[in-house]
Amino acid sequence: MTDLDSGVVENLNQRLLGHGVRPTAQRLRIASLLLGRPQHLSAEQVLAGLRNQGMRVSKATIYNTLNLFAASGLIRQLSVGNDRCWFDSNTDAHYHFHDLDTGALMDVSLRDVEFQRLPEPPPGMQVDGIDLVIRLRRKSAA
Amino acid sequence: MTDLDSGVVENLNQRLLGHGVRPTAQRLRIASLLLGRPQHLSAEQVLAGLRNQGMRVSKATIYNTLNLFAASGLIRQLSVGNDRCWFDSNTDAHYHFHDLDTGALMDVSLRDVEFQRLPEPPPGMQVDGIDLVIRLRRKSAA
DNA sequence: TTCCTTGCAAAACTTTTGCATTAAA
DNA sequence: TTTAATGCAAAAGTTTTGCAAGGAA
Repeated sequence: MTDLDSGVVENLNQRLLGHGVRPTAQRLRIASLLLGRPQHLSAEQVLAGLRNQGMRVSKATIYNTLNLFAASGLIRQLSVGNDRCWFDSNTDAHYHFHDLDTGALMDVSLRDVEFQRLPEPPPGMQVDGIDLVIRLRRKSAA
Repeated sequence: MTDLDSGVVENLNQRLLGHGVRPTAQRLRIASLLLGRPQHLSAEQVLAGLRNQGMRVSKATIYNTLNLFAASGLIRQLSVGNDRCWFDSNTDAHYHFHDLDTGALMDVSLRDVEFQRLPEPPPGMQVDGIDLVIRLRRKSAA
């Protein structure tokens, strides 16, 4: 099993601590796999990724960790499509393209979307966030 | 088991046929339960609803039928939240409020939302539809 | 008859849980 | 030493599938 770069580890360490998450070996590995760049991974993909690195890790730990990361704001949990859910390493407010042909998710920047009108929330409720998914299909032959 | 109103049945019959769906007894029951008004039901709720009516129906038929209805455009399948999926009897284009405290879904009319800017789809792709979910929470004490 | 639909049970798949073991503070 | 995290297997929840039986055309 390859070691993680010590600079990277130190960086991730701070990031986890900053979110109140104790940095253990497994958590750092998961963080290093997921947090390196903006991406959308399923729990299964994270598990496979770590095992490919030669890491010994259980499914329970993957779910524990991903749920913990999501609860502490290190990642975001998405439900797009009706099967599994996705863990998004981009925690900035943003939206998504959903390619229905491949299932792929792509980020849409906040500044590419502007609302002219939004509904008033029902009395006693406030808006917690907005999920916007733009479904895409291959263009039919011209 | 109570009979369905014959006017209602005739109405549903036409509706199913219009979408290329052969109207069988189970399908008409499911349609009568779901299509009567705008609502969001899970497969389990539909099953329970039919059995409450004294109907003998299997889980497989519920899923077969709901998937068939969705594929033929009689209903819409939603994935909001990370657990089960919802079947929406409102097939007009519309959006949703999602009450995070109760899990409830509420329709948001198309005319309550207006976009000033939307991103260009990637080359070769076209927009198939837009899912907008406005997450709601109880207002914190003023 | 022929094709489609249904019921039942079992399978598949994703996520959670219980519990003994291990690692961290 | 005390608490928290991990691994494993099993359980739980949702959805699909295989197949025999039943129903419609």
